[in-house]
Amino acid sequence: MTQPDRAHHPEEPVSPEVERLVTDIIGRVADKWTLLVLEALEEHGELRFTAIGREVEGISQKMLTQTLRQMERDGLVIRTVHPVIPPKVEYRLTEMGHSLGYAFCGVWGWAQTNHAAIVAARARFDTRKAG
Amino acid sequence: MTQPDRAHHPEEPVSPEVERLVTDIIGRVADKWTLLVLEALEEHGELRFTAIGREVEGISQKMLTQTLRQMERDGLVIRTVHPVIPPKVEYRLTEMGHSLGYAFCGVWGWAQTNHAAIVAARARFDTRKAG
DNA sequence: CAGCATCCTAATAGATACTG
DNA sequence: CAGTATCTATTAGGATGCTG
Repeated sequence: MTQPDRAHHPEEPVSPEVERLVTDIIGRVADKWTLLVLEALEEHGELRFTAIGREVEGISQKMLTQTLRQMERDGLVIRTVHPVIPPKVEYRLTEMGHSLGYAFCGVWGWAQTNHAAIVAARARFDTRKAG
Repeated sequence: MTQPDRAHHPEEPVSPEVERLVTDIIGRVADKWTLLVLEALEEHGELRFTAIGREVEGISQKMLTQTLRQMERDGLVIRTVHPVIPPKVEYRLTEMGHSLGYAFCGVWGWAQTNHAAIVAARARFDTRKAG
């Protein structure tokens, strides 16, 4: 593992436009539903529309469609339509989709190890404000 | 039945509640402005309110306040008020804040190496839909 | 300087109904 | 089954004005 004592930017400095693009991409991709869909596809390999909906608890069909469409547009998933009746559409991650899941390991691990501390910090903050 | 062969979850399986909490935390923390503020503080160490606003180009004062307040509540930043006139308030990352920046290295790197591919994928998707 | 309060608009998300 | 379309409720966010 690299230990950059500074900078979570291991690479060289980038132009402001790229910087903004990169930040926007992260903001888009770090969306709650995208994360959960990514996780489901990472775990099961290939899933149909309804199956993803079952895996991602609480997602509305609208958000599922929207999320999948966005991920497809960004090149994170492949959408395969089987021309049968009833329709069968399967989704799987692209290489880039998989690499995103891998890249998120760090953040996922961070949230898992720190969620209790965060909840505690929130409680402290709230009582400090209230009391 | 679930065996994450490549798992972006290095840790053991967690309860659904924790899973949801963790996902919510990521969604919160991966917010565009939070990321940029994190970056600014990571780079400069300690900054005043207005200085952060200058670093984070395009942020409104309302969103800056809101973002900093949220980060403070979550235990990511320390807010130090110097009782002088005019007021001087300084912000710096906590240990947990720093570790978040470090955890994001992977995602940041992913976005930097893949942003061109994403833009290309979007273009392909859009022309496929239009043409 | 570092904010809070207020108003207002635009983007989002959910629920529901319908279709090839 | 895998969506689309539509309506509504909530939220996010910007602009502006004021204050210790």
